[in-house]
Amino acid sequence: MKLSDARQQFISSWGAFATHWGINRTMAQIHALLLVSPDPLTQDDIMAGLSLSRGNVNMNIRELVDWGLVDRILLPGERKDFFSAEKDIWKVATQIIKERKKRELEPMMKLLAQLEDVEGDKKDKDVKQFTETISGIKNFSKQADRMLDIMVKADENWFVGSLLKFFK
Amino acid sequence: MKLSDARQQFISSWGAFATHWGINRTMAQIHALLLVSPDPLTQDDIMAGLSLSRGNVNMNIRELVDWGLVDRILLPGERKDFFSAEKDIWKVATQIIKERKKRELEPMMKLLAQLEDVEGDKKDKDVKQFTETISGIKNFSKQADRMLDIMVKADENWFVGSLLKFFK
DNA sequence: TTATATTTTCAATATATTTTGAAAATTCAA
DNA sequence: TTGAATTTTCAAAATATATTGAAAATATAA
Repeated sequence: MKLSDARQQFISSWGAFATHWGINRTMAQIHALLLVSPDPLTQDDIMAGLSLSRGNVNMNIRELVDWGLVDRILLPGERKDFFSAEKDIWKVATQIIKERKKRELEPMMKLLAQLEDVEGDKKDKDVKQFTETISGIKNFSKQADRMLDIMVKADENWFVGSLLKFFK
Repeated sequence: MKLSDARQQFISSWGAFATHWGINRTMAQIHALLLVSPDPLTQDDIMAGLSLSRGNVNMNIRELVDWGLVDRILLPGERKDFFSAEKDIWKVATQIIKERKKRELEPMMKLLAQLEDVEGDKKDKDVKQFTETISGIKNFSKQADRMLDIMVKADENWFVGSLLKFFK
């Protein structure tokens, strides 16, 4: 397969894949382009490479920088900003875990804690089912949260080595 | 907090939360409603409970059944179909993992395998970066895939007990 | 059968999200 | 300063997704 076709297919599939994860197609495509680009790119490079408008590239690049997946690079003597993606996939994954924990899991856990005690007869089956469901989700989230914390702190070799040996 | 308010808030937050995970709001709200309902509900119950049209409820209920998160129940002597959600959150989680692995992770891994060898000079930096990126993602996915397999096979107590003790 | 209840489908509509592109703001060299 | 290069913003347009509701299909009781 030709490099240009393979790159094209990777970028487009990565974009489609991302939509299943609540990430917009364009943001994922820009990320994919930067992942396969050995050198940093400018906004214009990205616009040309993916046929997108300036505004669109600008907004999605900012989002990627906010997520900590892309760095803005100022090259000496260059007027334009350059952008470069973190290439180490383990680091990419842990960064995404960190952010999603902070943005989604933690707020959800706060809400669950608030919903845990409702007024009313503990023997009423509606009350009972509600509190059981909430506490079930709360406990599960707590475990998941802890596990993710540990994964984020660990390094890749530890994960690949110890954890998977343990699992076998 | 009153039960009715707490239920309302849970349903609405669960719906909002789900949109970050590529799941539509309505499907998640129906799921939430069924999770807190001790008895099975009919389509009409769900329509009334969430103020949704018949068609909408019908489509999203089918989707939930396809995902294996909700069962269609035929009560003897009842004309209407009833629906009930799996209440065990561990089972819900493993079911979601199974389905997403099958629907998303596995197809992506197939694609990555195809993209792994591209024509061209292995010393060309574009070729090099592309193959390194693809193989990095491929290896990471393989590890994740294995870990998820093991989690799905394991039961909850194992997860909560051994795994987390190991992590500490 | 036939009539009625129930479920499913799907074109039309409504809503939400993404994208554009030009104007405004900012940066920076001269 | 000034002016050209670059980045950012954001209202309007385009696109994508979700929702409705009524008609068609299906199931069930009489």
